[in-house]
Amino acid sequence: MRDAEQTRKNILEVSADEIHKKGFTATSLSCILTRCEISKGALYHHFTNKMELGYAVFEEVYAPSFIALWQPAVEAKDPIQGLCEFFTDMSKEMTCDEVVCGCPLNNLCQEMSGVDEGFRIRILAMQQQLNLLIATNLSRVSEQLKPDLDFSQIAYFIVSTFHGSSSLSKSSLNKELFDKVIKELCRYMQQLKR
Amino acid sequence: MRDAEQTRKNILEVSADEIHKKGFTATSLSCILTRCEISKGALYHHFTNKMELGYAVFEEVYAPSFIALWQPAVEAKDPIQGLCEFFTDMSKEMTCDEVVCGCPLNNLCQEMSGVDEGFRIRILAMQQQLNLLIATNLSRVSEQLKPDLDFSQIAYFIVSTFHGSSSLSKSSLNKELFDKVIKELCRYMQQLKR
DNA sequence: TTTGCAACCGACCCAGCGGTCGGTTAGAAT
DNA sequence: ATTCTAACCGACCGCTGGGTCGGTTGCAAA
Repeated sequence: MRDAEQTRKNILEVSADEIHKKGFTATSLSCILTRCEISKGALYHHFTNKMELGYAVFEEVYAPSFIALWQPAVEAKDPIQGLCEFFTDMSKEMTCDEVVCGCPLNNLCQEMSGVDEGFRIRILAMQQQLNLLIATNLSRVSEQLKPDLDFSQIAYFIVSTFHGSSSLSKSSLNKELFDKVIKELCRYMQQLKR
Repeated sequence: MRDAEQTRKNILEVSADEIHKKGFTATSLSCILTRCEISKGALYHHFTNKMELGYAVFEEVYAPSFIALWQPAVEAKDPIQGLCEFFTDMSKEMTCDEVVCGCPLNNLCQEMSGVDEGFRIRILAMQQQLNLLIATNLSRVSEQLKPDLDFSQIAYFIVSTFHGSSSLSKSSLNKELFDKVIKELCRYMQQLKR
């Protein structure tokens, strides 16, 4: 039986995986077709072109899982503790390959922000949403933190460091550097408390 | 008059610029040829293939300027002050385009580390060299810093944050976020002092 | 003046890419 | 049983990429 919805979903998931591993440009449609065991006609029945496929992957795969990943950590009773555990769990449980692969959002940001406006806008919106999420939850417990902190600035700082660390790991092919930076990041975050 | 050395140098510089702006894969030889006003034969007379051209750009353009950029900052009497001024000067003097363009080394790391071993090794060596440079200069003034600090860890942290911040800026097309993260980075570094 | 070679030229090749389109098929509706 | 259409097929197209190669040219040494 033919199930259009299932076909579409499968294309999205395979594409998400390929784009995560190879980047958007380096991901070829033929590779996706092979893995999905469908024809080019099927793909173009569901998506108008490669760009639109990329946008759909972003909106329907990356964005939801991105929020689902950060939200619980930052909405914990103690967001700083939540983030520390979030990061350290990550460096414990992730395989080397996963670390080296990096965050899909950050990868796309690096590759596509300067090339395609559609990607840029979506990525920007996602970053702003994440920043707001972290900043508001920090201000939620501001009485436990040192005075005169700029929560938005701190939120951007945390995310920058996190993304920078996975970038760093790509050349060393192991988690060591990632772990080191995460450790220092946790030390930094704990220092925010009064 | 034909000047082989000049031709080669010109190719390297134009390539370095193109690769910095578009990335290695997206940089086409034909574009380089047009800008250099030479033929494909000339290019392949000086470089065996695109990869080798990329390696040459890395070793003869990026690496030297990279060291020349960081070394003075970190070898100042007070390396923490030196780095703070280095970063703040950067966010002051750089144009939006330059910020958005990012660090050539970090860009290549993101794009090529997982794809080509030759690039990976060169980038890794560069990162280790930079880390050593920062760490040894921090330990040089360790008596002015808080006790029990891991200088290598801190050095990786600083570089991660810096690279992460320029990555962040790519989607917003302005320096605002870059400035914010740099401000917080300086605040963090000053806190290292006793 | 001749010779020799590094420096350079550019037409050509092939592989792979994203994208098109006329045709086929499954299965629900009538 | 027939009809209709969403779902899917795959041969084909144009284009651009990196790379090749036989030929040309400038210049310096002999």
